[in-house]
Amino acid sequence: MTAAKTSSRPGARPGGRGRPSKAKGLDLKETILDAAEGLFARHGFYGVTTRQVAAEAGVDTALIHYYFGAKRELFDAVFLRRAEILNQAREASMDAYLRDHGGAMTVEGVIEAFIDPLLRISQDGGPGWKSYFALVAQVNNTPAWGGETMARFFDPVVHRLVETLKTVRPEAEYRDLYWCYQFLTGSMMLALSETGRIDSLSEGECHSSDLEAVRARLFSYCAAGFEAVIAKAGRA
Amino acid sequence: MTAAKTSSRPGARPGGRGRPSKAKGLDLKETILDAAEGLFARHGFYGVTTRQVAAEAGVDTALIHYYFGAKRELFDAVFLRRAEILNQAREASMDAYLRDHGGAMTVEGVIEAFIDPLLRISQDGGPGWKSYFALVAQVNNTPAWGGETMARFFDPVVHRLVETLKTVRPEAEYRDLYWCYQFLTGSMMLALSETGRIDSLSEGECHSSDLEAVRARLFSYCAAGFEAVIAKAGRA
DNA sequence: TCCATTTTTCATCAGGTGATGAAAAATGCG
DNA sequence: CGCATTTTTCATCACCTGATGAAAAATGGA
Repeated sequence: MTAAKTSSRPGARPGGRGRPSKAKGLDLKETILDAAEGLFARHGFYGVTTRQVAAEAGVDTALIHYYFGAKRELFDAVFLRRAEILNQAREASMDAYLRDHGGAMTVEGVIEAFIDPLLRISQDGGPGWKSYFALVAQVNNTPAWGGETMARFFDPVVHRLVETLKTVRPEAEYRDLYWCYQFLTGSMMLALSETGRIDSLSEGECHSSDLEAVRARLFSYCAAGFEAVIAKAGRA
Repeated sequence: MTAAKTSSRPGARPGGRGRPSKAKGLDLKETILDAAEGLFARHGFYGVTTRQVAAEAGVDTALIHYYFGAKRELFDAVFLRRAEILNQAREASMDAYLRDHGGAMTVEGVIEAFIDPLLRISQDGGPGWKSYFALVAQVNNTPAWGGETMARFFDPVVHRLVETLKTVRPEAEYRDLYWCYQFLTGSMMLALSETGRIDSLSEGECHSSDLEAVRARLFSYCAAGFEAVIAKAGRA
């Protein structure tokens, strides 16, 4: 018989049940969120079961419902946790750009201020962020309920981007700016989600994880795209 | 009692079981594929049950397994059905461009020859194609098994695009071309999947379904992006 | 120490999942 | 018609799903 058991009931775990300190309760919540984040990012909302999340977190299934309620609420908690941080980082980045280059703004500068915080966070923010971006990319491509979710969390900062660009290029039509943003966000999300597709496609020449390579190209790529579309509309 | 019943067994349907003509068998297979395509596009592979597909197609659940086997095989059949058509259309488009403008190719021309067939098919090919593109966009963002699926079906034509662009701009590095393709495909897939996000974001100014608006902007946007990245690499 | 509070575990529910085998019905060929 | 073949239906299996309520265990303040 196992000596570590604290109870005589068969099947009782030595790890112990009971009330941990408040700090450990928070850690456990975070552990569950981390596990859920990774699994949801890989397999999507419907591709993951609460039991898988519990197993990955090393926790009883019922504990997930105790802390988060229904499965969908758990997903929202995962999504929400980092969305706030993301928005703050972006707003701060655009604040800084306006402060430092408000007198001589360029399209590329504004776009860099909009995208770079995400690249930086993905590189330096810790491992959970890679999963999170893959998750957001997936939500972004979920027709059924992805659009409203994205809009609810990210519309404000996007509107700020468009308005700032309108300031830099007053002759540009909003139509063109919105379409160009659509193109930009498709490129950006695919780059951030690091699907590994470019690795096999380029036969080892490029790597999804090489966000420095993205940084060296994406800003000028998008900026040139914006300028071309605006110029073409002005000519027509 | 219902007079239409052809059998005395309780619960037997008047619609009739039995062996239809071979033509009807094919039609039924297509009906199932159509239903599966729409549902998978909306909710993803795990978000759809075989029973839902059967109900949508107006067919018994067991019939799906009779025709397609396991659920994943049904998904592959959905994916495969139009992938072939897509690749042929793209190859033909690039053949035509090479034939007509082989002497004076431009980056924008090559890109247009690569993207335009998809836009055209989505507009004129029938309603199933919209679902299909949403499906492909979703697979493209599925880390677990999306990459290999995309590679298996679409790598050849992408390599042809890259090689053709290398011919047009011999000074360009492959690295840059692959990264730019990554950006291009992110924009293109998001536009083709018509998520409706731009509709609410632009407050009615733009519409996802307006592929003519995409056509008017995406080619020059991407071409300018490629040129900018190539030029920047050449300068560095 | 003792007890109210909080956390964790256990057992279980009602319903849904993909899948299968056998029976039934429709078909076309001879 | 009679019959082999194919398609469609039915009934069901073994298992998994999200979720819940009650019991058990750990905790901290009195």
